[in-house]
Amino acid sequence: MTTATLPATARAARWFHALSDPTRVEIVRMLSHGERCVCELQNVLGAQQSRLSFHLRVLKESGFVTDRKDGRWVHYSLNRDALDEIAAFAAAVRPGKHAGSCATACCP
Amino acid sequence: MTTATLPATARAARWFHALSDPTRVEIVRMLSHGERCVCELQNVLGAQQSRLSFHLRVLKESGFVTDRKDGRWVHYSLNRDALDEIAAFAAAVRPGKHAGSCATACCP
DNA sequence: CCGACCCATCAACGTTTCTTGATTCGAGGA
DNA sequence: TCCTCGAATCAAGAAACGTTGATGGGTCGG
Repeated sequence: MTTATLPATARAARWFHALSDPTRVEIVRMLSHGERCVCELQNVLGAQQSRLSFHLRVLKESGFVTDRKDGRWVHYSLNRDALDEIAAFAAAVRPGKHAGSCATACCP
Repeated sequence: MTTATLPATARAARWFHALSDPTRVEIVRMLSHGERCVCELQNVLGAQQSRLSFHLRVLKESGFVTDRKDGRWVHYSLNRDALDEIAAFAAAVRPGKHAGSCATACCP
C-alpha cells in the first residue's frame, strides 16, 4: 500500500532490500515450489519460529509473498508480479538500448 | 572474487543487498546511460563525494560496476552480467514451472 | 616544485537491521 | 471449558549499515 505512492527508485530499493538477506532468499526459493506453511520452512531451514516470522513479514510488506489462513496454519506463497517487476528493472537499466544519450560530461 | 566461492543463495543476497539502497539504485540508473565519473554522479545526485565513493565501492564489490582510471578521473560503468544474473534469479524462482514438486507437507 | 583537482579511505556517530527468548493470540481437540 | 498447537508480536541486545568531516594519495597544470 505504502509502496504505491513512492517514487520508482525508492520502490526498487525496497524490493531489493526484501531479498538482501540469505534467509529470505532461501524462503523465496522454497516458495518457488509452491505454498508452504511456517512450520515447513522452519523444519527445512532449521530456523527459529520467531525468526521466520520476522523475515516473512518483511517479504509480505514488500509484496513478495501473500499469506492464506487455513485453520491454525498460515500458508505463504510467492507473488510472481513482484518477481516480474524485478526482472523488468534489470532489463530497463541494462545498458545497450539507450547508451550514449543523456550525456552530462563534466570531464573531457 | 570472494563471491565466486559463496553458495548461490548468499551470492544472490549480496546482489540484492547492493541494490537495496535508493542512492545505489540511482547510480545504477545513471550508469545505464553509459559511463560516468564520480563528479558527474555527484552533480546530478547532489551527494557528498565521500558518500558516493562509499556506495560505488559497495556496487563494485558486488560486481555491479567496474571502474576505469583515466588520468585523475575514474569512470564507472555497469556490468550487464550482474543484471542478467538478477533477471535469471527472478525467472528461476518464478512459480509455475516446477510447482507442486518437492512437497514436504507437515500439515494436512 | 607547488598548488589545484579528483577520488579513496578513515574514524566517529546515529540509525537500522537481525537474532533471541518470552509473551500473546486464535483455532482446534479432549 | 481447558489444554495444546501454530503463528504473530514484543523487548532487549548485538551487529551491520549509511552519513559526515577530515585526511591522504595520485595526477595534471603552472
